[in-house]
Amino acid sequence: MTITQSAKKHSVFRNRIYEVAKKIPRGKVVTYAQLAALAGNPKAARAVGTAMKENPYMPVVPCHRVVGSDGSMKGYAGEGGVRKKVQMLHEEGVIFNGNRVDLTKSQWKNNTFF
DNA sequence: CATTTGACAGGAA
DNA sequence: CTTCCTGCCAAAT
Repeated sequence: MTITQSAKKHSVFRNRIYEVAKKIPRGKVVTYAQLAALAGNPKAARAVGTAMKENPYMPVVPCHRVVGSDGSMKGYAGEGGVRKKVQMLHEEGVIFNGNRVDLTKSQWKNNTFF
């Protein structure tokens, strides 16, 4: 098993992170901190990064829609790395400002969340 | 239980 | 704008 505990049982936090990540709409992005906050831990941005890297739900969880607080790419464990990540986002209609995502226009505003 | 590590964030120089 | 440093968290060893 390459993944932490294999795609079976996950910690509550991680599970939430994946659940929220799955809801990210196409063409929009969220920051690690934002995702962490939605998951219940506003300070666990770092942990979110780890969770994304391990991402056991590759096809289900759009981990490429998670960017840095400034809209910059921090990494992508998938094929093609960050390069591919940028391309995918661009394909989805995410607005880029140079090498970073224009959060002003492409950051996901999550209102209906519980 | 103690340490180390990493796809983070924010502030200071 | 780039670099460095500090704080925070979960997971792995």
